[in-house]
Amino acid sequence: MARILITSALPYINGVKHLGNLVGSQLPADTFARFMRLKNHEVLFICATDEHGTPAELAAKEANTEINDFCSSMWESQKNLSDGFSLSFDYFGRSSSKENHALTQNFAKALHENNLIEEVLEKQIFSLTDNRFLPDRYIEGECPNCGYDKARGDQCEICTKQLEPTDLIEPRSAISGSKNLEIRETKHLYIRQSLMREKLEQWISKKDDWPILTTSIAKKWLNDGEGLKDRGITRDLKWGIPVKKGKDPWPGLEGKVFYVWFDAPIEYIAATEEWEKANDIKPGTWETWWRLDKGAEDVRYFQFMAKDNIPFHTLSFPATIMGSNEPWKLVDYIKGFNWLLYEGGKFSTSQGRGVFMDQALELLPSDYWRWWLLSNAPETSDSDFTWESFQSGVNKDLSDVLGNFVSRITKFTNSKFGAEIPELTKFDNNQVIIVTELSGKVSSLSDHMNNVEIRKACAELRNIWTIGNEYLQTAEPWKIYKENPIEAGSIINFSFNLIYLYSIISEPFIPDTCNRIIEDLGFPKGSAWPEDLDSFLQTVKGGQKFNVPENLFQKITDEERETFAAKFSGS
RNA sequence: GGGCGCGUAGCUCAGUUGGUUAGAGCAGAACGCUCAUAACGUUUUGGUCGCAGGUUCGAGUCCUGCCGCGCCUACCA
Repeated sequence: MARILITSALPYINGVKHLGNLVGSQLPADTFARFMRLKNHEVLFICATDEHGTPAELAAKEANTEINDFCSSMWESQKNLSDGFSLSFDYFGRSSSKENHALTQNFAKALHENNLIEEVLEKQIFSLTDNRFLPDRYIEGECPNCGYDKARGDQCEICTKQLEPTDLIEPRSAISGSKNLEIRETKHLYIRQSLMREKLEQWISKKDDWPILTTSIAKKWLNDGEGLKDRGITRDLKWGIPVKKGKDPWPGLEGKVFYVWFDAPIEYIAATEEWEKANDIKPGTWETWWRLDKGAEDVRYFQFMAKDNIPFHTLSFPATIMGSNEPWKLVDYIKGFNWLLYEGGKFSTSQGRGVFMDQALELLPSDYWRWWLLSNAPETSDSDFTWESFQSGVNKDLSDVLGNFVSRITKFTNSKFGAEIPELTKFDNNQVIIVTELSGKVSSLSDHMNNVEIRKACAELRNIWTIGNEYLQTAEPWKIYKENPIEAGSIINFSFNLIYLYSIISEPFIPDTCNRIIEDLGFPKGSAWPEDLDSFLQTVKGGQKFNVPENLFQKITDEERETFAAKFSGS
């Protein structure tokens, strides 16, 4: 038994997330967490909302609510949606928690004491109309390069030229449109990552088992241009964690807050504290997960995220941890994902293009989405959600292969023997062959999960489901029954045990369905991952009553598919 | 511009340190079964592994060049 710490990238607070966000971090993290729990490891699975920053402030303003209320209600909504998708977080926290305030301020203090914080006086654009400093991308104007009139202060979308806000012709606020802007001096804190370049590079160079995507992004940042650059970790905002040295004020930076990308990863740690308090767990337990001097030596820590988050998790957050010179736990494995596309293009919140988490659950149960998303996870490259692929994946894999297997057995049994599982009277050669075949595949499934290879795991799981149908075809209980009902019953008993096996090993992928099978068929609850199939496949005994379940999965018809496709195509 | 990744059957992809006849799912075809959501099973059609060179006894796999596609390039989070 090992101790496994798992964090999923924090979803940003400003709205409902789409399927791409889901498959890029939370969903595979959940599957991994569930698998590790089945393997009887001690698992702590943490997530939270990422609540700070300009977009949240503006979204709250848009909704005409106080930022606090806005975040609370969005947190509630995101929490409900993660429950809807059966994401098994041990705790779903908030980056605005008081625990995160304290930790973030302490990290800043430690970095400062280690001479890794620099105060930089810089010039920023201030909008008098909006009465706030504007981040570069919130300034619009004409591109000096190509003349596009909605170029942003960081980059022109049309000609892709990198810009400074001051390069723009006729700059205006993207929030109000006001041209009443001025350049003001403002002091900010920078983390001196450049000083930690060697250390980070050494650390990353040892991670040869990480996905190429993850290490190549990290190495690019380490070696690009003059190497790793220092990074501003404060902003001129109201909403956020006030800049302090621990509990003490930070002279010259009054009224400023830490940048979300400084405080968001720290929330992984803070959320663990929140978890401890919320569940009345023995004080100090959170530190056994995060402090090497307090028991975290044996923890293996996995992070899940989409590729946009990789630089922060491979460089900035490790720099914060290493730079603190305190014995915090560093990540052991970073699983990075590419993007999920929607019908060949990007998901778009503003254009309503693609399927969002709330809409998905209104259409179909979560397992349908989970299965397709996991079996098509964008691991090696971007992958594409199409309704055709979704329909085919759900109908073939879930309905025809798994659902129909359960259906044919339960219905046959019910009609011949009644709603009671018959006895296993002999373990014949057919069954021995199946056990051998399954043992290999279940252990391969397990290997794929240990390697965090989600697509391969799904493909293997599907193979395992298929074996059930192959077995029935070979054993032909419907034929045997006519001559020898007892022997047919024995075949049926074994088949029920196959369903039992499936309900356990498929749980990380389609938990709701698996729980339903266990419930309906009266299987023992709380089983661990089967290590010895020979004995495991004799777990379900004869005499057990069961309810014939309705079909586990409804097929998606062509008409439905077309309706869905039209509905979500965007404006 | 630079960096990274990808290019394998009609489609989506897997191919471990180079080693016989290149695999899976879907789609197509034939046959079988009739317990089942017309579901399932078996067999089968289909590939000069992007192109051109090179290394090697042997290259989908390694090297060089080229072509095509995608992603990233630091103030969105």
